[in-house]
Amino acid sequence: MPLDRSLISGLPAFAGLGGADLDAVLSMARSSRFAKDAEVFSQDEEAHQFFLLLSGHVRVVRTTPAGDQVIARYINEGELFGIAVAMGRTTYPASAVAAVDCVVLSWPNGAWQPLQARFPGFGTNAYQTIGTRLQETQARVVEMSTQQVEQRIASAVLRLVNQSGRKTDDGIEIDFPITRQDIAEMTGTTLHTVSRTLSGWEDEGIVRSSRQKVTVTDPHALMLVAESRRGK
Amino acid sequence: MPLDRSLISGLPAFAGLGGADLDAVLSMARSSRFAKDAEVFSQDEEAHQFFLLLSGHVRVVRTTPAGDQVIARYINEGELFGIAVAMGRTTYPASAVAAVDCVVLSWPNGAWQPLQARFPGFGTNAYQTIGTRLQETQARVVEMSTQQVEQRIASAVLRLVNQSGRKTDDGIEIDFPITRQDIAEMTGTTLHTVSRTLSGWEDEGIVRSSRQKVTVTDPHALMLVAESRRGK
DNA sequence: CCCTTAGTTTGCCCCGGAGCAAACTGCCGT
DNA sequence: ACGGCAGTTTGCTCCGGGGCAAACTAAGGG
Repeated sequence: MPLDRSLISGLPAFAGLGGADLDAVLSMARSSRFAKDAEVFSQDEEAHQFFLLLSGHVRVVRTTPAGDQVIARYINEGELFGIAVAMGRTTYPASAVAAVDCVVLSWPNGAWQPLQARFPGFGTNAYQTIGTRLQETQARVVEMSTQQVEQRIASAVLRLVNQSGRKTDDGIEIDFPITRQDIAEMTGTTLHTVSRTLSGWEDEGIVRSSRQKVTVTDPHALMLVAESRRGK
Repeated sequence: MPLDRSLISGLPAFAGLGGADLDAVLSMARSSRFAKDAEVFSQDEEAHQFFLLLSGHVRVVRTTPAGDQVIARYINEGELFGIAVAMGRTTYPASAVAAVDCVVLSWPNGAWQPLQARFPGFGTNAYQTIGTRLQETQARVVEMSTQQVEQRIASAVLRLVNQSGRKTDDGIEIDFPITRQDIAEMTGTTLHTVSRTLSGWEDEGIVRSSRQKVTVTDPHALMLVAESRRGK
Protein backbone atom coordinates (compact mmCIF):
# COMPACT_ATOMS: atom_id res chain seq x y z
CA MET A 1 0.00 0.00 0.00
CA PRO A 2 1.57 3.26 -1.10
CA LEU A 3 2.10 5.96 1.46
CA ASP A 4 0.14 9.13 1.18
CA ARG A 5 2.13 12.20 0.31
CA SER A 6 0.32 14.19 2.96
CA LEU A 7 2.43 12.33 5.50
CA ILE A 8 5.50 14.33 4.67
CA SER A 9 4.29 17.43 2.92
CA GLY A 10 4.92 20.41 5.10
CA LEU A 11 7.95 18.83 6.78
CA PRO A 12 11.03 21.03 6.68
CA ALA A 13 13.07 18.14 5.29
CA PHE A 14 10.94 18.13 2.17
CA ALA A 15 10.00 21.75 1.94
CA GLY A 16 9.27 22.97 -1.53
CA LEU A 17 8.80 19.60 -3.14
CA GLY A 18 5.88 19.02 -5.40
CA GLY A 19 3.42 16.16 -5.16
CA ALA A 20 5.23 13.92 -7.60
CA ASP A 21 8.52 14.51 -5.80
CA LEU A 22 6.94 13.61 -2.50
CA ASP A 23 5.66 10.39 -3.98
CA ALA A 24 9.15 9.60 -5.25
CA VAL A 25 10.60 10.19 -1.79
CA LEU A 26 7.95 8.00 -0.22
CA SER A 27 8.40 5.24 -2.73
CA MET A 28 11.86 4.65 -1.31
CA ALA A 29 10.60 4.64 2.27
CA ARG A 30 8.98 2.14 4.50
CA SER A 31 6.73 3.01 7.40
CA SER A 32 6.66 1.07 10.62
CA ARG A 33 5.02 1.19 13.98
CA PHE A 34 6.88 0.89 17.27
CA ALA A 35 5.17 0.19 20.56
CA LYS A 36 6.16 2.17 23.63
CA ASP A 37 9.59 1.08 24.88
CA ALA A 38 10.45 -0.71 21.63
CA GLU A 39 13.90 -0.04 20.19
CA VAL A 40 13.99 1.58 16.77
CA PHE A 41 17.71 0.93 16.56
CA SER A 42 20.38 -0.09 18.96
CA GLN A 43 23.68 1.47 19.96
CA ASP A 44 26.70 0.10 18.08
CA GLU A 45 24.63 -1.93 15.65
CA GLU A 46 25.36 -1.49 11.95
CA ALA A 47 23.47 1.45 10.54
CA HIS A 48 21.54 0.29 7.49
CA GLN A 49 18.77 2.85 7.57
CA PHE A 50 17.89 6.37 8.56
CA PHE A 51 14.59 7.49 10.02
CA LEU A 52 11.99 10.18 10.22
CA LEU A 53 9.52 10.33 13.08
CA LEU A 54 5.97 10.73 11.81
CA SER A 55 4.21 10.60 15.14
CA GLY A 56 5.11 9.95 18.73
CA HIS A 57 8.29 10.69 20.63
CA VAL A 58 11.62 8.91 20.56
CA ARG A 59 14.30 8.94 23.22
CA VAL A 60 17.94 8.74 22.08
CA VAL A 61 20.08 7.08 24.74
CA ARG A 62 23.76 6.37 25.14
CA THR A 63 24.88 3.64 27.44
CA THR A 64 28.39 3.56 28.87
CA PRO A 65 30.44 0.40 29.20
CA ALA A 66 29.72 0.61 32.93
CA GLY A 67 26.00 0.60 32.26
CA ASP A 68 25.18 4.24 32.99
CA GLN A 69 22.62 5.72 30.65
CA VAL A 70 22.54 9.26 29.34
CA ILE A 71 19.67 10.66 27.31
CA ALA A 72 21.16 12.49 24.35
CA ARG A 73 17.88 14.03 23.22
CA TYR A 74 14.22 13.53 22.48
CA ILE A 75 13.11 13.40 18.88
CA ASN A 76 9.90 15.20 17.97
CA GLU A 77 7.45 14.58 15.18
CA GLY A 78 8.82 15.52 11.79
CA GLU A 79 12.47 15.18 12.76
CA LEU A 80 15.10 13.02 11.14
CA PHE A 81 17.04 10.67 13.40
CA GLY A 82 19.48 7.83 13.16
CA ILE A 83 21.20 9.62 10.30
CA ALA A 84 24.53 7.92 10.86
CA VAL A 85 24.95 7.85 7.11
CA ALA A 86 25.07 11.65 6.95
CA MET A 87 27.93 11.69 9.41
CA GLY A 88 29.93 9.04 7.65
CA ARG A 89 29.38 6.54 10.44
CA THR A 90 28.76 2.85 9.96
CA THR A 91 27.16 2.18 13.35
CA TYR A 92 24.60 4.04 15.44
CA PRO A 93 26.28 5.91 18.26
CA ALA A 94 23.22 5.56 20.50
CA SER A 95 20.01 3.64 20.88
CA ALA A 96 16.59 5.01 19.97
CA VAL A 97 13.61 3.96 22.04
CA ALA A 98 9.96 4.82 21.49
CA ALA A 99 8.80 6.98 24.41
CA VAL A 100 5.22 6.35 23.33
CA ASP A 101 3.71 4.36 20.47
CA CYS A 102 5.33 5.76 17.34
CA VAL A 103 5.06 5.76 13.59
CA VAL A 104 8.35 5.99 11.78
CA LEU A 105 9.45 6.27 8.17
CA SER A 106 12.73 4.63 7.27
CA TRP A 107 14.93 4.64 4.21
CA PRO A 108 17.80 2.32 3.43
CA ASN A 109 21.14 4.11 3.60
CA GLY A 110 21.45 3.60 -0.12
CA ALA A 111 18.67 6.10 -0.62
CA TRP A 112 20.72 8.86 0.97
CA GLN A 113 22.82 9.77 -2.04
CA PRO A 114 19.97 9.77 -4.55
CA LEU A 115 17.73 11.78 -2.23
CA GLN A 116 20.42 14.31 -1.64
CA ALA A 117 21.34 14.58 -5.30
CA ARG A 118 17.78 14.90 -6.49
CA PHE A 119 16.49 17.15 -3.72
CA PRO A 120 19.26 19.48 -2.61
CA GLY A 121 17.02 20.99 0.04
CA PHE A 122 16.83 17.63 1.71
CA GLY A 123 20.58 17.35 2.17
CA THR A 124 20.83 20.92 3.34
CA ASN A 125 18.09 20.39 5.87
CA ALA A 126 19.69 17.23 7.18
CA TYR A 127 23.08 18.84 7.62
CA GLN A 128 21.48 21.79 9.27
CA THR A 129 19.78 19.41 11.67
CA ILE A 130 23.13 17.94 12.58
CA GLY A 131 24.61 21.40 12.96
CA THR A 132 21.80 22.44 15.25
CA ARG A 133 22.27 19.35 17.36
CA LEU A 134 25.96 20.07 17.65
CA GLN A 135 25.15 23.55 18.93
CA GLU A 136 22.63 22.20 21.38
CA THR A 137 24.97 19.55 22.65
CA GLN A 138 27.74 22.06 23.12
CA ALA A 139 25.32 24.30 24.97
CA ARG A 140 24.62 21.36 27.21
CA VAL A 141 28.31 20.92 27.93
CA VAL A 142 28.48 24.57 28.89
CA GLU A 143 25.48 24.15 31.13
CA MET A 144 26.94 21.13 32.85
CA SER A 145 30.23 22.93 33.34
CA THR A 146 28.87 26.11 34.80
CA GLN A 147 25.48 25.54 36.34
CA GLN A 148 24.10 24.01 39.49
CA VAL A 149 21.85 21.00 39.35
CA GLU A 150 18.65 22.95 40.00
CA GLN A 151 19.31 25.28 37.09
CA ARG A 152 20.13 22.40 34.78
CA ILE A 153 16.91 20.64 35.67
CA ALA A 154 15.03 23.86 35.06
CA SER A 155 16.64 24.26 31.63
CA ALA A 156 15.90 20.66 30.71
CA VAL A 157 12.26 20.93 31.73
CA LEU A 158 11.91 24.20 29.84
CA ARG A 159 13.41 22.63 26.75
CA LEU A 160 11.02 19.71 26.95
CA VAL A 161 8.09 22.00 27.46
CA ASN A 162 9.08 24.23 24.56
CA GLN A 163 9.65 21.38 22.15
CA SER A 164 6.94 19.03 23.25
CA GLY A 165 4.60 21.01 25.42
CA ARG A 166 0.85 20.71 25.33
CA LYS A 167 -1.36 23.40 26.77
CA THR A 168 -3.72 22.29 29.48
CA ASP A 169 -5.87 24.38 31.78
CA ASP A 170 -3.26 23.86 34.50
CA GLY A 171 -0.35 25.12 32.42
CA ILE A 172 1.92 23.50 29.87
CA GLU A 173 2.47 19.80 30.13
CA ILE A 174 5.15 17.56 28.66
CA ASP A 175 3.06 15.48 26.33
CA PHE A 176 4.76 12.13 26.77
CA PRO A 177 5.42 10.09 29.89
CA ILE A 178 8.72 10.97 31.51
CA THR A 179 10.14 9.68 34.77
CA ARG A 180 12.35 11.41 37.34
CA GLN A 181 15.00 8.96 36.26
CA ASP A 182 14.71 10.19 32.66
CA ILE A 183 15.15 13.79 33.72
CA ALA A 184 18.12 12.74 35.84
CA GLU A 185 19.70 11.11 32.79
CA MET A 186 19.22 14.30 30.81
CA THR A 187 20.86 16.50 33.42
CA GLY A 188 23.57 14.34 34.89
CA THR A 189 22.12 13.93 38.33
CA THR A 190 20.11 11.33 40.26
CA LEU A 191 16.41 10.62 40.36
CA HIS A 192 16.47 11.49 44.05
CA THR A 193 17.70 14.98 43.43
CA VAL A 194 15.23 15.46 40.59
CA SER A 195 12.42 14.35 42.84
CA ARG A 196 13.47 16.72 45.61
CA THR A 197 13.81 19.57 43.14
CA LEU A 198 10.39 19.03 41.60
CA SER A 199 8.85 18.75 45.05
CA GLY A 200 10.43 22.06 45.96
CA TRP A 201 9.05 23.71 42.84
CA GLU A 202 5.66 22.23 43.53
CA ASP A 203 5.68 23.88 46.96
CA GLU A 204 6.48 27.17 45.26
CA GLY A 205 3.68 26.69 42.77
CA ILE A 206 5.96 26.56 39.73
CA VAL A 207 5.06 23.05 38.55
CA ARG A 208 2.55 20.33 39.16
CA SER A 209 3.83 16.82 38.74
CA SER A 210 2.70 13.30 39.23
CA ARG A 211 3.76 9.89 38.05
CA GLN A 212 5.49 10.23 34.67
CA LYS A 213 3.96 13.64 34.17
CA VAL A 214 5.20 17.17 34.59
CA THR A 215 3.13 20.32 34.10
CA VAL A 216 4.68 23.74 34.27
CA THR A 217 2.21 26.14 35.78
CA ASP A 218 4.52 29.15 35.94
CA PRO A 219 6.96 29.09 33.01
CA HIS A 220 8.24 32.54 33.81
CA ALA A 221 9.23 31.61 37.33
CA LEU A 222 10.95 28.51 35.98
CA MET A 223 12.94 30.62 33.55
CA LEU A 224 14.08 32.75 36.46
CA VAL A 225 15.28 29.61 38.23
CA ALA A 226 17.16 28.51 35.11
CA GLU A 227 18.87 31.85 34.74
CA SER A 228 19.52 32.64 38.36
CA ARG A 229 23.22 33.06 38.65
CA ARG A 230 24.41 30.81 41.41
CA GLY A 231 25.56 32.88 44.35
CA LYS A 232 28.82 33.85 42.69
CA MET B 1 51.41 36.08 -4.29
CA PRO B 2 49.65 32.81 -5.13
CA LEU B 3 49.56 30.09 -2.53
CA ASP B 4 51.44 26.94 -3.16
CA ARG B 5 49.34 23.87 -3.71
CA SER B 6 51.57 21.87 -1.40
CA LEU B 7 49.93 23.74 1.46
CA ILE B 8 46.76 21.73 1.17
CA SER B 9 47.64 18.65 -0.80
CA GLY B 10 47.39 15.66 1.46
CA LEU B 11 44.71 17.23 3.62
CA PRO B 12 41.65 15.03 4.05
CA ALA B 13 39.40 17.92 3.04
CA PHE B 14 40.97 17.96 -0.40
CA ALA B 15 41.85 14.33 -0.80
CA GLY B 16 41.97 13.11 -4.35
CA LEU B 17 42.16 16.51 -6.01
CA GLY B 18 44.67 17.09 -8.75
CA GLY B 19 47.13 19.94 -8.90
CA ALA B 20 44.92 22.20 -10.98
CA ASP B 21 42.00 21.60 -8.66
CA LEU B 22 44.11 22.48 -5.66
CA ASP B 23 45.12 25.71 -7.33
CA ALA B 24 41.47 26.50 -7.97
CA VAL B 25 40.63 25.90 -4.32
CA LEU B 26 43.50 28.10 -3.22
CA SER B 27 42.64 30.87 -5.61
CA MET B 28 39.48 31.45 -3.61
CA ALA B 29 41.33 31.46 -0.31
CA ARG B 30 43.32 33.96 1.62
CA SER B 31 46.01 33.08 4.11
CA SER B 32 46.63 34.98 7.28
CA ARG B 33 48.81 34.85 10.30
CA PHE B 34 47.56 35.13 13.87
CA ALA B 35 49.79 35.82 16.83
CA LYS B 36 49.35 33.81 20.02
CA ASP B 37 46.18 34.89 21.82
CA ALA B 38 44.78 36.70 18.79
CA GLU B 39 41.15 36.03 17.94
CA VAL B 40 40.46 34.44 14.58
CA PHE B 41 36.77 35.07 15.03
CA SER B 42 34.56 36.07 17.85
CA GLN B 43 31.47 34.52 19.41
CA ASP B 44 28.17 35.88 18.07
CA GLU B 45 29.79 37.94 15.34
CA GLU B 46 28.44 37.51 11.83
CA ALA B 47 30.06 34.58 10.10
CA HIS B 48 31.45 35.75 6.76
CA GLN B 49 34.19 33.19 6.34
CA PHE B 50 35.22 29.67 7.15
CA PHE B 51 38.73 28.54 8.01
CA LEU B 52 41.33 25.87 7.75
CA LEU B 53 44.25 25.71 10.14
CA LEU B 54 47.52 25.33 8.28
CA SER B 55 49.83 25.44 11.25
CA GLY B 56 49.57 26.07 14.95
CA HIS B 57 46.76 25.32 17.36
CA VAL B 58 43.47 27.09 17.87
CA ARG B 59 41.29 27.03 20.97
CA VAL B 60 37.51 27.23 20.46
CA VAL B 61 35.87 28.88 23.46
CA ARG B 62 32.30 29.56 24.47
CA THR B 63 31.59 32.29 26.96
CA THR B 64 28.38 32.35 28.98
CA PRO B 65 26.42 35.51 29.66
CA ALA B 66 27.76 35.27 33.21
CA GLY B 67 31.31 35.29 31.91
CA ASP B 68 32.26 31.66 32.48
CA GLN B 69 34.37 30.19 29.72
CA VAL B 70 34.24 26.67 28.40
CA ILE B 71 36.71 25.30 25.89
CA ALA B 72 34.74 23.48 23.23
CA ARG B 73 37.77 21.96 21.54
CA TYR B 74 41.25 22.46 20.19
CA ILE B 75 41.71 22.61 16.44
CA ASN B 76 44.70 20.81 15.00
CA GLU B 77 46.64 21.44 11.82
CA GLY B 78 44.72 20.53 8.72
CA GLU B 79 41.28 20.85 10.31
CA LEU B 80 38.41 23.01 9.17
CA PHE B 81 36.89 25.34 11.74
CA GLY B 82 34.44 28.18 11.95
CA ILE B 83 32.26 26.41 9.41
CA ALA B 84 29.08 28.09 10.55
CA VAL B 85 28.02 28.19 6.91
CA ALA B 86 27.89 24.40 6.76
CA MET B 87 25.49 24.33 9.66
CA GLY B 88 23.23 27.00 8.29
CA ARG B 89 24.23 29.48 10.96
CA THR B 90 24.76 33.18 10.41
CA THR B 91 26.90 33.82 13.49
CA TYR B 92 29.80 31.97 15.09
CA PRO B 93 28.62 30.07 18.16
CA ALA B 94 32.02 30.40 19.83
CA SER B 95 35.26 32.34 19.65
CA ALA B 96 38.47 30.98 18.17
CA VAL B 97 41.76 32.02 19.70
CA ALA B 98 45.26 31.17 18.53
CA ALA B 99 46.90 29.01 21.19
CA VAL B 100 50.25 29.66 19.51
CA ASP B 101 51.24 31.65 16.45
CA CYS B 102 49.11 30.28 13.64
CA VAL B 103 48.72 30.29 9.90
CA VAL B 104 45.17 30.06 8.68
CA LEU B 105 43.47 29.80 5.32
CA SER B 106 40.08 31.44 4.99
CA TRP B 107 37.38 31.43 2.36
CA PRO B 108 34.42 33.74 2.09
CA ASN B 109 31.17 31.96 2.83
CA GLY B 110 30.22 32.47 -0.78
CA ALA B 111 32.88 29.97 -1.74
CA TRP B 112 31.13 27.21 0.14
CA GLN B 113 28.54 26.32 -2.46
CA PRO B 114 30.91 26.33 -5.42
CA LEU B 115 33.53 24.32 -3.56
CA GLN B 116 30.98 21.79 -2.50
CA ALA B 117 29.43 21.55 -5.93
CA ARG B 118 32.71 21.22 -7.73
CA PHE B 119 34.49 18.97 -5.26
CA PRO B 120 31.95 16.63 -3.68
CA GLY B 121 34.60 15.11 -1.48
CA PHE B 122 35.10 18.46 0.15
CA GLY B 123 31.48 18.72 1.26
CA THR B 124 31.44 15.14 2.43
CA ASN B 125 34.56 15.67 4.45
CA ALA B 126 33.22 18.81 6.03
CA TYR B 127 29.95 17.20 7.03
CA GLN B 128 31.80 14.24 8.37
CA THR B 129 33.90 16.61 10.44
CA ILE B 130 30.76 18.07 11.93
CA GLY B 131 29.36 14.61 12.54
CA THR B 132 32.53 13.56 14.30
CA ARG B 133 32.42 16.63 16.48
CA LEU B 134 28.84 15.92 17.40
CA GLN B 135 29.86 12.43 18.49
CA GLU B 136 32.76 13.77 20.48
CA THR B 137 30.66 16.41 22.14
CA GLN B 138 28.04 13.88 23.07
CA ALA B 139 30.73 11.65 24.47
CA ARG B 140 31.81 14.57 26.57
CA VAL B 141 28.30 15.01 27.91
CA VAL B 142 28.29 11.35 28.86
CA GLU B 143 31.64 11.76 30.56
CA MET B 144 30.50 14.77 32.52
CA SER B 145 27.35 12.96 33.56
CA THR B 146 28.94 9.77 34.73
CA GLN B 147 32.55 10.32 35.68
CA GLN B 148 34.44 11.86 38.55
CA VAL B 149 36.63 14.87 38.04
CA GLU B 150 39.88 12.92 38.13
CA GLN B 151 38.74 10.61 35.35
CA ARG B 152 37.54 13.51 33.25
CA ILE B 153 40.86 15.28 33.58
CA ALA B 154 42.61 12.06 32.64
CA SER B 155 40.44 11.68 29.54
CA ALA B 156 41.01 15.28 28.53
CA VAL B 157 44.78 15.01 28.90
CA LEU B 158 44.81 11.76 26.97
CA ARG B 159 42.78 13.34 24.19
CA LEU B 160 45.18 16.28 24.00
CA VAL B 161 48.16 13.98 23.98
CA ASN B 162 46.69 11.75 21.28
CA GLN B 163 45.71 14.62 19.04
CA SER B 164 48.58 16.98 19.65
CA GLY B 165 51.25 14.98 21.37
CA ARG B 166 54.95 15.31 20.66
CA LYS B 167 57.37 12.62 21.67
CA THR B 168 60.15 13.72 23.97
CA ASP B 169 62.66 11.61 25.83
CA ASP B 170 60.55 12.08 28.96
CA GLY B 171 57.34 10.85 27.40
CA ILE B 172 54.64 12.48 25.28
CA GLU B 173 54.16 16.18 25.67
CA ILE B 174 51.27 18.42 24.70
CA ASP B 175 52.91 20.53 22.05
CA PHE B 176 51.32 23.87 22.80
CA PRO B 177 51.20 25.89 26.00
CA ILE B 178 48.23 24.99 28.16
CA THR B 179 47.38 26.25 31.62
CA ARG B 180 45.65 24.51 34.51
CA GLN B 181 42.85 26.95 33.92
CA ASP B 182 42.53 25.75 30.31
CA ILE B 183 42.27 22.14 31.43
CA ALA B 184 39.71 23.16 34.02
CA GLU B 185 37.63 24.81 31.30
CA MET B 186 37.77 21.63 29.25
CA THR B 187 36.60 19.42 32.07
CA GLY B 188 34.18 21.56 34.01
CA THR B 189 36.20 21.95 37.15
CA THR B 190 38.50 24.54 38.73
CA LEU B 191 42.17 25.24 38.20
CA HIS B 192 42.74 24.35 41.83
CA THR B 193 41.41 20.86 41.41
CA VAL B 194 43.37 20.41 38.18
CA SER B 195 46.52 21.51 39.93
CA ARG B 196 45.97 19.11 42.81
CA THR B 197 45.20 16.28 40.41
CA LEU B 198 48.30 16.85 38.31
CA SER B 199 50.42 17.11 41.46
CA GLY B 200 49.02 13.79 42.59
CA TRP B 201 49.84 12.16 39.27
CA GLU B 202 53.30 13.65 39.37
CA ASP B 203 53.88 11.96 42.74
CA GLU B 204 52.79 8.69 41.19
CA GLY B 205 55.13 9.19 38.25
CA ILE B 206 52.36 9.35 35.66
CA VAL B 207 53.04 12.86 34.38
CA ARG B 208 55.62 15.59 34.56
CA SER B 209 54.29 19.10 34.41
CA SER B 210 55.47 22.62 34.72
CA ARG B 211 54.25 26.04 33.76
CA GLN B 212 51.94 25.73 30.73
CA LYS B 213 53.37 22.32 29.95
CA VAL B 214 52.22 18.78 30.55
CA THR B 215 54.18 15.64 29.68
CA VAL B 216 52.68 12.21 30.09
CA THR B 217 55.38 9.79 31.12
CA ASP B 218 53.14 6.78 31.66
CA PRO B 219 50.23 6.86 29.20
CA HIS B 220 49.11 3.40 30.17
CA ALA B 221 48.73 4.32 33.82
CA LEU B 222 46.80 7.40 32.81
CA MET B 223 44.43 5.30 30.74
CA LEU B 224 43.81 3.16 33.78
CA VAL B 225 42.93 6.28 35.75
CA ALA B 226 40.54 7.39 33.01
CA GLU B 227 38.79 4.04 32.93
CA SER B 228 38.75 3.24 36.61
CA ARG B 229 35.17 2.82 37.53
CA ARG B 230 34.46 5.08 40.43
CA GLY B 231 33.93 3.02 43.57
CA LYS B 232 30.38 2.07 42.58
C1' DC C 1 -10.89 -6.28 43.46
C1' DC C 2 -6.57 -7.18 45.28
C1' DC C 3 -1.65 -7.69 44.62
C1' DT C 4 2.42 -6.76 42.32
C1' DT C 5 5.48 -3.62 40.73
C1' DA C 6 7.26 0.50 38.89
C1' DG C 7 7.77 4.97 40.03
C1' DT C 8 8.20 8.43 43.67
C1' DT C 9 9.22 10.74 48.03
C1' DT C 10 12.02 11.70 52.14
C1' DG C 11 15.30 11.33 55.81
C1' DC C 12 20.02 10.78 56.99
C1' DC C 13 24.90 10.70 56.39
C1' DC C 14 28.96 11.61 54.23
C1' DC C 15 32.39 13.17 50.84
C1' DG C 16 34.28 15.11 46.53
C1' DG C 17 35.46 19.03 45.11
C1' DA C 18 34.37 24.22 45.00
C1' DG C 19 35.56 28.55 47.25
C1' DC C 20 38.70 31.37 49.55
C1' DA C 21 43.15 32.83 50.98
C1' DA C 22 47.94 32.96 50.85
C1' DA C 23 52.38 31.78 49.58
C1' DC C 24 55.47 30.37 45.96
C1' DT C 25 58.02 30.32 41.33
C1' DG C 26 59.81 31.04 37.15
C1' DC C 27 59.24 34.40 33.05
C1' DC C 28 59.38 38.57 30.77
C1' DG C 29 60.17 43.18 30.06
C1' DT C 30 62.70 47.43 31.31
C1' DA D 1 69.66 42.60 37.57
C1' DC D 2 65.42 43.28 39.28
C1' DG D 3 60.62 43.87 39.81
C1' DG D 4 56.23 42.56 38.59
C1' DC D 5 53.10 39.34 37.22
C1' DA D 6 50.93 35.34 35.35
C1' DG D 7 50.58 30.90 36.46
C1' DT D 8 50.82 27.43 40.08
C1' DT D 9 50.59 25.09 44.53
C1' DT D 10 48.51 24.03 48.94
C1' DG D 11 45.95 24.42 53.21
C1' DC D 12 41.46 24.93 55.19
C1' DT D 13 36.53 25.12 55.33
C1' DC D 14 32.08 24.23 53.91
C1' DC D 15 28.17 22.47 51.44
C1' DG D 16 25.60 20.67 47.31
C1' DG D 17 24.12 16.80 46.14
C1' DG D 18 25.16 11.63 45.74
C1' DG D 19 24.39 7.08 48.13
C1' DC D 20 21.67 4.32 50.85
C1' DA D 21 17.53 2.83 53.05
C1' DA D 22 12.80 2.74 53.74
C1' DA D 23 8.20 4.03 53.32
C1' DC D 24 4.63 5.46 50.24
C1' DT D 25 1.44 5.44 46.08
C1' DA D 26 -0.79 4.78 41.92
C1' DA D 27 -1.39 1.92 37.85
C1' DG D 28 -2.07 -2.27 35.61
C1' DG D 29 -2.56 -7.33 35.41
C1' DG D 30 -4.76 -11.55 36.75
